[in-house]
Amino acid sequence: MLDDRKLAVLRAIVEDFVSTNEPVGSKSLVDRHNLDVSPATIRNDMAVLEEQGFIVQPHTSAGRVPTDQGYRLFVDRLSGIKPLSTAERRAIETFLAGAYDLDDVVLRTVRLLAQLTRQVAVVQYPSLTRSAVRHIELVPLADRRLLLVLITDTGRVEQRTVEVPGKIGDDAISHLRAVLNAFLDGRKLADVASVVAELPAKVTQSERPNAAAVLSVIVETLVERNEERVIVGGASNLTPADFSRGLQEVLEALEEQVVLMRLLGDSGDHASVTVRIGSENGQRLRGTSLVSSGYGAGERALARLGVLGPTRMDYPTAMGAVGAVARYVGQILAES
Amino acid sequence: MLDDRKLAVLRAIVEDFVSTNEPVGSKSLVDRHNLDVSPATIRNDMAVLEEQGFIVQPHTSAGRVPTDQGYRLFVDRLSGIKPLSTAERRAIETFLAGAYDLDDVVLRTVRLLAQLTRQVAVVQYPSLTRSAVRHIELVPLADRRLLLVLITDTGRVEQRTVEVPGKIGDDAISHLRAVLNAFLDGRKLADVASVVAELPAKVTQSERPNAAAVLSVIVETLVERNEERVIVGGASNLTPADFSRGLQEVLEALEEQVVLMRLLGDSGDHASVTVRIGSENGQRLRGTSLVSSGYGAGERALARLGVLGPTRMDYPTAMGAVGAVARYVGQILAES
DNA sequence: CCCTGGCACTCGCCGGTCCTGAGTGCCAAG
DNA sequence: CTTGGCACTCAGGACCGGCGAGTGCCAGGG
Repeated sequence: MLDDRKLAVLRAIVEDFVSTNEPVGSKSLVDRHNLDVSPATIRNDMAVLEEQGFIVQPHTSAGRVPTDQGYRLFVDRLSGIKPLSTAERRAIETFLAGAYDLDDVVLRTVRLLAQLTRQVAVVQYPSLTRSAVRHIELVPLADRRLLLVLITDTGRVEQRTVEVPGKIGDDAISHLRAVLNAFLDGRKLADVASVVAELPAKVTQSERPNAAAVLSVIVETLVERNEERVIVGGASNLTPADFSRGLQEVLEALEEQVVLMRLLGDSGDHASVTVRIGSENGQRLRGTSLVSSGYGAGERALARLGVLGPTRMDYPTAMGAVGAVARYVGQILAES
Repeated sequence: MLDDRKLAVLRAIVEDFVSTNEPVGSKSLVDRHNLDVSPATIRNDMAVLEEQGFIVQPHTSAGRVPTDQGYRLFVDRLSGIKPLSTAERRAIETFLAGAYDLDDVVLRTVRLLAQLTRQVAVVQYPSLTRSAVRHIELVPLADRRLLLVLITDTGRVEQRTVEVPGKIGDDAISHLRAVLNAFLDGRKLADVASVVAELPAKVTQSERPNAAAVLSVIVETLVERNEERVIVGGASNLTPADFSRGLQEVLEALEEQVVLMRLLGDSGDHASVTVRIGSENGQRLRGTSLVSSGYGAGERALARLGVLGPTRMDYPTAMGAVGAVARYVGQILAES
């Protein structure tokens, strides 16, 4: 149904449209690519491709433009991943190597991706639920208020204030800290909720309420609310020309953590590079595509990162960049 | 030189232009405001105002538009601060009251401001240099790497990894933590650099290098690099119509911390509401105005917050919102 | 059966022209 | 100093026509 030449035509259309942002016609196609057939033949092929829903013409007597379905086929079967130049690789390496903590890694990563791809970059912090507790710290703020600082093995540092039911002195805090650390150290955060029942056995009668208060804060605000942070960068790479309904809509979506989380979540949790195109991203972000990849050592990814751009995007390059950056970030995190 | 009526005319022009975004002519002015004179008179006044540089006409035979200088006069002498409705006040109060730590306060504040003014909101974290150390925590990461967590009296929690020169065990860490806390507790971060010389007397010979390493990280990365964070929200409120040279430029500026810091820094550090208009913000952000205010208990502000929008902005309302939010945020921080 | 050249057709874009109307500056009179 | 009158300017919208890129269809040829 779709022979090799038709696929080649589709590929050529995508490539040309991506680089020129103008509907591409049969004549210019034969000129630019060395398809050894006449424009008329191409026109016939185009008619078929259009009938199948891979391309459309914005108006009669205009060239063709790929549909989401066309891009999908292009990404899945027609294009490879374009490897980065060695200069780019080196740039990634040196840029990320200088990072001195997790926040910094994430920040640098988002900038790097934005600059590398000239698109909007999106980076998720390592998932809390897939991390383990490295240390818990309690700092007194007032008679009955503590600051809880939770440090995970992935380097995340999260803070919350805790209201404890009873007044609590310095010694009691130290003891509570020791007990909680012994209890939680090395434990996956995902498991905390289910083991909370084991706690009473480990603490004295009097400190039970306070310990419970701290644990419940951990469970409620950190685990259940599934505190996954996403940061965004390179919004200035959005060009109005690419979004018929204006940047507004996209900017709005980018400011809503929920939308971003869903977007990244829906890309699955495998470590490989994944592409979601146009309407696959939901009503709101139908004009955009997301190229993302899991990152983090091990088989199951810690979180995702990627770039968001118009569907008219240079997929091979974006995929190359996202893949490479994800690998390096995983490496950096494994080292620290 | 500028009698009362001319000022009234300027005020009317600003108000009309802000609400319609169209050059305002003499006729529509007399209609909408009850100036008891004829259009011809207004025209004469306008000619004077134009000569003085307060208004311009985009082209001959068009109405007048305020210049930056015109807005300046308007803000300084012609408009008051519009107080918020009681509903809005209550909304602020309830929205901010739910916050449970500093990050959350800042996040809520930026969203609140953006929503209240329909502009881009900008909130600085409380200045580190003006904060005092509440607690220091050291967590072992590896043989010679520690995670340093610094908690200030304003609720900021900052983290950095520290490479120490010598291997360091758990006991040594505990001791070092105690010594450092005793040494730094309650001290202003701004003073840390100058008292660093006093440290050697307080620690044993052997832990001197490690203590010095930790202190130097505090000084270098936290104080000298003047780690003032700014967060931005409501970028989707930017409307392309207001920026002739496109949103791009503004979005870029908003992504560069440096630019934002300078912008807020240049607004001084008094607690009152300040307005910077158009070209006063430098080449890059000449199309925009910033309405900002210091916040934080006490005479000298802890940091600033504000809104950024097109020069064609509803100043009285923006000033009202910024002022009120700054007051509430100060209150919230004082309580915690 | 597929490719090809030819041909008539479509229609968005570009540039020019004209017109309208809002707004102005100037002036002379009150 | 204010006012009505008046001539003038000019941006923007409507209209028009030609150009050209691109198409679909068809008949002929490998």
